[in-house]
Amino acid sequence: MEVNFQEIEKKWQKAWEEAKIFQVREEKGKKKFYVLEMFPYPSGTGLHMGHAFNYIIGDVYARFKRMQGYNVLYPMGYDSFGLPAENAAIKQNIHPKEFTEKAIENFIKQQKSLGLSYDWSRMIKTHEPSYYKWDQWIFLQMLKKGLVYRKKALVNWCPECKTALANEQVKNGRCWRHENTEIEIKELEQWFVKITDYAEELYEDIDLLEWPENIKKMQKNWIGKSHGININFKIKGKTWPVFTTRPDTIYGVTFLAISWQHPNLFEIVTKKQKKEVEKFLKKIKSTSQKEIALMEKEGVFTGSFATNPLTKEKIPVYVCNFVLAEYGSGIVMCVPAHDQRDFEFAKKYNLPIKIVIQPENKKLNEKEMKEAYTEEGVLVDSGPFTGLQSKEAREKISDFMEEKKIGKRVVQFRLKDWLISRQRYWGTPIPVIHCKNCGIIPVPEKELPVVLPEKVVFGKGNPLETAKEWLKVKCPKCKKEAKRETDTMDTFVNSSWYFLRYCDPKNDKKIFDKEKVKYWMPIDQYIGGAEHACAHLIYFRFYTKFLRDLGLLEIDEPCVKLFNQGMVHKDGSVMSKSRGNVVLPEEVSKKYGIDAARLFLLSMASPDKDIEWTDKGIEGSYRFLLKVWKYFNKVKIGKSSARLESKYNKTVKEVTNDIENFKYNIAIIKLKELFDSFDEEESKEVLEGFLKMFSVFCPHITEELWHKWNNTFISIEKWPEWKEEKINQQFDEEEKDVEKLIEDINNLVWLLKRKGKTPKKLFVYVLPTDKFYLEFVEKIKKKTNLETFIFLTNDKNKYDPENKAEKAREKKPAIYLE
RNA sequence: GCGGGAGUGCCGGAGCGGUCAAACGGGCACGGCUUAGAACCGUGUGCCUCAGUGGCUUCGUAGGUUCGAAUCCUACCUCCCGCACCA
Repeated sequence: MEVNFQEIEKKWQKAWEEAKIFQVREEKGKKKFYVLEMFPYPSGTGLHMGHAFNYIIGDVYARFKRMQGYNVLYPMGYDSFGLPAENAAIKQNIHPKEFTEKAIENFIKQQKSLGLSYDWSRMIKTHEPSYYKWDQWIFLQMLKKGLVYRKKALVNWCPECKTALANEQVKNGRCWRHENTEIEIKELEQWFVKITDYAEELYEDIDLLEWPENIKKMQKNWIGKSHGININFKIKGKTWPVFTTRPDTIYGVTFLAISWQHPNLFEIVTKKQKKEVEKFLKKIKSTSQKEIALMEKEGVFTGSFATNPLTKEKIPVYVCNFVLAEYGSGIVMCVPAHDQRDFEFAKKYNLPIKIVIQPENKKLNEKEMKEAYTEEGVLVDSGPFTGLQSKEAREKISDFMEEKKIGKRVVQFRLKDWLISRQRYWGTPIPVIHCKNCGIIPVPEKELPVVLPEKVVFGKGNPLETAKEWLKVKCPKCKKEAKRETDTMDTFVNSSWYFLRYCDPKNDKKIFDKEKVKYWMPIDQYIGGAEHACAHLIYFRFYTKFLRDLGLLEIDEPCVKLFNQGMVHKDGSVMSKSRGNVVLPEEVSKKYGIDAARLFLLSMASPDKDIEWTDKGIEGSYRFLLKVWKYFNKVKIGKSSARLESKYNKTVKEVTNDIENFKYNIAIIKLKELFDSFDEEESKEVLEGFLKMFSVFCPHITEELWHKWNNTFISIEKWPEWKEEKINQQFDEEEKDVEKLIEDINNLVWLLKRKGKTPKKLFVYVLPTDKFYLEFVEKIKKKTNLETFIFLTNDKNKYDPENKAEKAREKKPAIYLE
């Protein structure tokens, strides 16, 4: 290596840190910009290029905005509570705290070596009591408002994690942390956060966000809003509401289906059918969650009949495996003719199929139907509603039922309350006390934080149960002996408000200073992976809205703009420790320097796309850096041509725009093109402007080169501005004409060579109106490797033995070779 | 099944109505430099043609809109990613 890039990197990283140039504080007159990457869980294995990519994308943006004159908040911290640390602790016999702190130390070291421009003074670690104290405080506020509650419910249980999970942590019937572990459904008493109270707002406000469309869609689907009506069916003299979005099919209902998990199922099961139903339940319970979803639709008659409130018909009620207990009312009205599931079920159990909606263009017939007709149409056999369009009928029938008080329009959400209690150690203790006399009593705010005890035994059950001293506590109400809650909070709680704490990370009096948060929030640019679409990215919106309602925030949404970066692949699959295809930044750095790695990662493709890491590829970036290095070490500062100035200004304009829109790859290409057209002498403005723009991608080498002429930091220099009047479109066109000419010349040379002639001299004849070609003698010479002469066609003294000059046309010079 | 995205040269990947045989990088070939190699520099890299600056065929497949399409529309195929019995 001709240049010791590693040395340069270290030197500037240290200098930046010592000069504290990336530290910020609120400045009234200065426009702020908050750039944030989703903070990492500090895994024991450290970070590889895949992780690095994420931070580098953010760093470029932060540097760019900073140079543009914004007061940029760009912090980093660690989401340091979580199961992996606890599991590692058990495996390696090391305390989770020690394990985590070591991992964090390693992360910091690695991140610093990437040249990231964080304000490290604001670092937060969620496992520290100074942070999780406020998790507990928020919990208590929610408790006060009735937003957290304890309930016995059917919950997702991961036998591997040995804890309950939130719905968002179940992927395809399996645990989000254990791809091969099937979730069990258990009935347990757990703590829930009533996120559903905010479902409407969470759903509707998605439209206000400038987020990638797919993420917005995923959230909308997850929250799942649907309009419908609860219709009252009478079963055994009692009223049971049944939710449907299709009241227009009410005349086609031939049976009801109740979920096998319905809490009040046995109220409607008759004595005669009890055995049968129990047998059925036993069978489903022995089937795994995933298989139930794939299972054929099955059910058993409950023995009861329901009365259709409109038709007064008696219809049988079945208990079924395909009805969800947690959605709607857990009972559905079944219209086999117009719902595929109902159709399949009816076919299997020989239940009647009754058509009440006919399509416009053909006529359905019960006997010939192969599948349900679920589209719109005209109502038939529907009493007074016959003949209406189904869409219209939905409204009319709903109106009618509301009038008669047999139904009520409702909005249903798919989103469920957030189960936040975990039966594990390494998390925020839930700040409540169980008292035999008083029940569940919140820990008084002034006693926060409830510090996680360090002396516990791992391996069996919840380790907190072994912290005997810690468990014992006086009931705050009756002062008698009581017991602490041993459940801890889901780690997603910690990450739901960390972005607020960055605004005031050391406050020990309050969760944060309202004014400081007001200054920095919202996050102007958030960067992270799409995998958080339905968990973190919903939770942090929910927290924001809740804290707003507490009067602590004045914003409705935590972040307006979100960017999803692509994944880094290697050898065809996503880079990951478990696949064993990781590339470590420190190793790349040793060989090529971290600037080359940054440049390569960002020039490969648009940063929102997946990219493939190749060792060859980075060599290309490295070569370019060497070229830049050499050039700047010998360039003379002087004047630039009008042509170059035009190109420079155009580049500034375009690169500014490209970076703003995350088209880093395009920006880099344009910078490379600008660099390629540099001469041995260029103006200071141009050279410095290039370095400044390039510095957001390769901060170390540019900082070093900058210091040849300056003693300020390029990292906080002012972003170059372009002068529109210097951009001359014609120069571009002329350049293209010259390229074309060179192509023609080379084509000719190739032809001649095929005929055994090797030309040495080149004569070009241009029309007097195309004078600009004369300026390119050197370029043409270089690109053709021929001794080059350019004449104007009206030049009396031109050398032209074959009268080629006659052939010259506008923008098509004549060529003679010999 | 539903939703989102993508299919471009040997490869990665730009382009998203004309300036496109297609940026930039990688690979490969040739030439220069060199004792030789590495590095570096230049050229070429769809096909044909030619002392020329021209023709033909290409951007998943098939149609369509247009004076004009890789770019717009329609259908289909393939791939990736989410959600998945939500009534």
